Amino acid sequence: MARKHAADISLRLDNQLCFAVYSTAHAFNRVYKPLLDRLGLTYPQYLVMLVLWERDGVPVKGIGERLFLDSGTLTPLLKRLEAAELIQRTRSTEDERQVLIALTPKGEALREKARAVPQAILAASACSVGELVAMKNEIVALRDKLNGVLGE
Amino acid sequence: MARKHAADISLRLDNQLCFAVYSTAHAFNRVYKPLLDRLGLTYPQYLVMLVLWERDGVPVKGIGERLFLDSGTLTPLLKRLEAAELIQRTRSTEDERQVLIALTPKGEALREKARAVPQAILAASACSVGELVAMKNEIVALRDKLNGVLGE
DNA sequence: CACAATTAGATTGCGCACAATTTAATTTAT
DNA sequence: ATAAATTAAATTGTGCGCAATCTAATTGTG
Repeated sequence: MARKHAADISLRLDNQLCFAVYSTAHAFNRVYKPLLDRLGLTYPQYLVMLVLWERDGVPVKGIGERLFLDSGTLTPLLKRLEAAELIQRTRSTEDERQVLIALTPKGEALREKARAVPQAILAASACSVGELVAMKNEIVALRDKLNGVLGE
Repeated sequence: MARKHAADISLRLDNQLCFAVYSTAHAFNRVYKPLLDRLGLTYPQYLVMLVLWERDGVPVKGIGERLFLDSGTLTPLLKRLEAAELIQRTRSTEDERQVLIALTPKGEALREKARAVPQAILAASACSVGELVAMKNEIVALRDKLNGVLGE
């Protein structure tokens, strides 16, 4: 009886943190959507652009390591960004296995428009910068612990 | 110059919290995967089962409100759970627009197997229960603020 | 040098997630 | 009581996210 009840609480508690993260990710996505629509980007596409705005000419693998995504996700996404003329995909001559991703002028220019996004998100979060940074650090620490478990 | 630099920091900062949440959700998913494979469930299916284990005979809408999901996501997911004989979908006689979701004996029984999941997750998180609860509360508060913005 | 192992990316298939639309049932306002 | 508005699910189409598999290039080893 007590055992069963305890197990139920445990099932719920477990649910809470992961579900909290999962549902917050979706909530974020919904807030981002109208902002990113103006840029013609999805959220994962926006992430790729952020990586490229920081450093250009990166191989697919490099982007994947930053974003925790593999080629199964990135290849079609990058093809869409290429079709939108925001990036260019070129085989590396140095190592022909690699495909290097470079920004086009259009992709570079989009950065200016993107500057409006963070401000809107900050406002929507209704938190101070300090709070957001603190929360970010906690969540990243949790993420790294979880990813650590996966590497055994 | 200073303006451009500040904007870059801002772009990065924005990236951080949302990306932290986004990437942590995926990290969680990867940790859950082998555990849920044993139950024959995906993570969203597991969430639906958690809702049903708490309360049975709920309409699709009710599940959607708990999980922030709509019928576009739930209808096919529930059909898969029905095909797996974990749930039963029946039109409500009271209100024929609604489809009520009830656990089958098999779905009810799966709850016992599911009890192993939370413990494994707790261990993988390498955090104390207190830390997890605190983080959960912060994240839920953020989620609710974000969702609040969406309702204007 | 040759051959096995590794690596980068592409491809296929499945299951979300969500916008937009459709259908049918119920509620409300007239 | 009937028409209009609302509501619940289902459906369609697009884009991730990831496992599994495949191809081609590179690296490591004997």
